[in-house]
Amino acid sequence: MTTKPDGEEVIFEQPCPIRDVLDRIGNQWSLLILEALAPGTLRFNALMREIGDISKQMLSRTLKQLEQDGFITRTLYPEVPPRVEYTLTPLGHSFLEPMQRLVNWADTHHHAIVAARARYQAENDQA
Amino acid sequence: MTTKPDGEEVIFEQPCPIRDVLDRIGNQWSLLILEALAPGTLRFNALMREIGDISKQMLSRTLKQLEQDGFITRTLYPEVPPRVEYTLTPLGHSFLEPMQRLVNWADTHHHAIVAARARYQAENDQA
DNA sequence: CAGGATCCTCACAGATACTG
DNA sequence: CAGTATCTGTGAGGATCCTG
Repeated sequence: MTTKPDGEEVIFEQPCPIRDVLDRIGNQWSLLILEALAPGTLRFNALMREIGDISKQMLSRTLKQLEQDGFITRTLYPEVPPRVEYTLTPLGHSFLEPMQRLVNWADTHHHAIVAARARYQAENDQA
Repeated sequence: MTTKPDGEEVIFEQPCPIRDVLDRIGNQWSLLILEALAPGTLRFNALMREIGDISKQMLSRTLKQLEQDGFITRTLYPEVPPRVEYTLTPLGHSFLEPMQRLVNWADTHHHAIVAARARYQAENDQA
């Protein structure tokens, strides 16, 4: 997907913005980070505690991605010990709105999904 | 994550509905399938053509997942050659609404993300 | 036509250890 | 405190072949 058969580099790999965006923010870590930052600025370790079961590396990587994509800003205070604060950008905030709708949907319909799974299971158990 | 240290089975693995839901529908294939089915019923190969670059296996797997979770229904017509139709359930339809918001957001802000990436790149190239 | 079974691989994510 | 470097496994996903 990154190179054509003839080896020529492909510049525009994302003809579809939806895929592009989903590739970045489609994973739970990105979402959870953005949610964690919704109330306000947080430091690195504070984020770790907030999310709970994310490794330092994944947090670091995902934060960098989010920064690259313009969802958050990273502010380094050159103190000792160092302090780094992460904040949502306007873009990040604007993303939260449609995201919140999805989260609400998930909350509302979660039971229906669980029920559907149980039903499916039951139907296939009596085989 | 599937078993506790002592080997006891963990029944409730998803204390957080958001994670649970996102795990299922967070991948691009699920989304693209749901989008493809939004206008109406489609058959297996029609779905393949619609989505474009999905393998039979992934399509098959993802469809089964979506069926299990109650997003779509699978209808087999016992003909020769066989015909299978996939349709959104009410649950699947209801999901499309918040999803559409997200897609719209992606469309609207895609350029901003691309710009942010370019800016980030530029800043780090002059190192 | 609509998939199941099988094999493969490579990119993502975890753990650990080191650094400014 | 806030990361990076390295190493390793795990499993998502592709390719191919086979079947009802």
